Amino acid sequence: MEKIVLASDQPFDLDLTLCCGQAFRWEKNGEWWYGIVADKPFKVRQGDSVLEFENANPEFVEKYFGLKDDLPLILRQISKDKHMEEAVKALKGLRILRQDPWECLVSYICATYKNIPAIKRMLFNLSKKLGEKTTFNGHVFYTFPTPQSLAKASLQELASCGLGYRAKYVMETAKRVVNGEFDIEELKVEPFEKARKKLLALPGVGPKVADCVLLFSLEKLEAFPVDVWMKRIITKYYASHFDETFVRRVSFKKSLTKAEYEKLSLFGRNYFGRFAGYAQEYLFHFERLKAGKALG
DNA sequence: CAAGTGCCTTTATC
DNA sequence: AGATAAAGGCACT
Repeated sequence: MEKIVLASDQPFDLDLTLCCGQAFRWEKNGEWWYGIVADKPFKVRQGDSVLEFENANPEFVEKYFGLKDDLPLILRQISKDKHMEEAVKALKGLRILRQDPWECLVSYICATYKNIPAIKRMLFNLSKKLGEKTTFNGHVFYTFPTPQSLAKASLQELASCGLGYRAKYVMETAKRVVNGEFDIEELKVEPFEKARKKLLALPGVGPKVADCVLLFSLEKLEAFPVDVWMKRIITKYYASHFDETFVRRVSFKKSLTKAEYEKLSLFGRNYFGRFAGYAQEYLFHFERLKAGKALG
């Protein structure tokens, strides 16, 4: 077992970070969280100012849980108003993970128009069917399917995991990776807009999915995903930043046009600054907690 | 408990 | 450009 001593001036809350709906394949068993990242299963628990883990090296753990982010600085920068201050106060220690980009991309293609329990189920099914089985600590894990294994699968197999019409998007995206048309890793070193554009060219990837992938796996902390919750949050707490007709139109409709999406997302980036993604995650989870939707 | 609504949206079509 | 419909099927009420 190894451990990282958590600096007293750098808050971290493992439970919040893994429960807030950014990653879908973590399971808590007792005080240990079990997960598998980049084909390697490991477990983590948080003690008093210490993070303990087994089967992972400290550098990886530090990176994956965003412990290198200067959270006090970030929280100071995004605390632009009373509501945000409240969210920050309630959720201090929540950090943005650095997920595996491929898993993150497929996860969010699958996540469209689904709720979180259903997303978890789909990704579990997909991994069980097309990933590789490993065991650790008496627990069974499945690696996330590679682009090759997803490209080779049949649409029928993907659909049987519960993907529905998303199966063809996942399939086509996997094929573009396999044939070299698309390389997600290289997006890490590209600027936000350029990386975003390349993601948007993929089937099943709209602005919301692209922003999630940029934020949760590609180190673009300025990305500001806008889902139905964020749409409600912005029109509820930040209405004064838009004209009335826009707010009325947007809150009335269930889905957003591309232009409306960009307007809301751009507001987030401009208003909260270069760590807008953190603001988004705090607002999102805070609202869901208040609605009683994020307890499990 | 059943049936209706909603879901961390995208795409196709007009 | 903007509106509208359709798309698995599960989860929640």
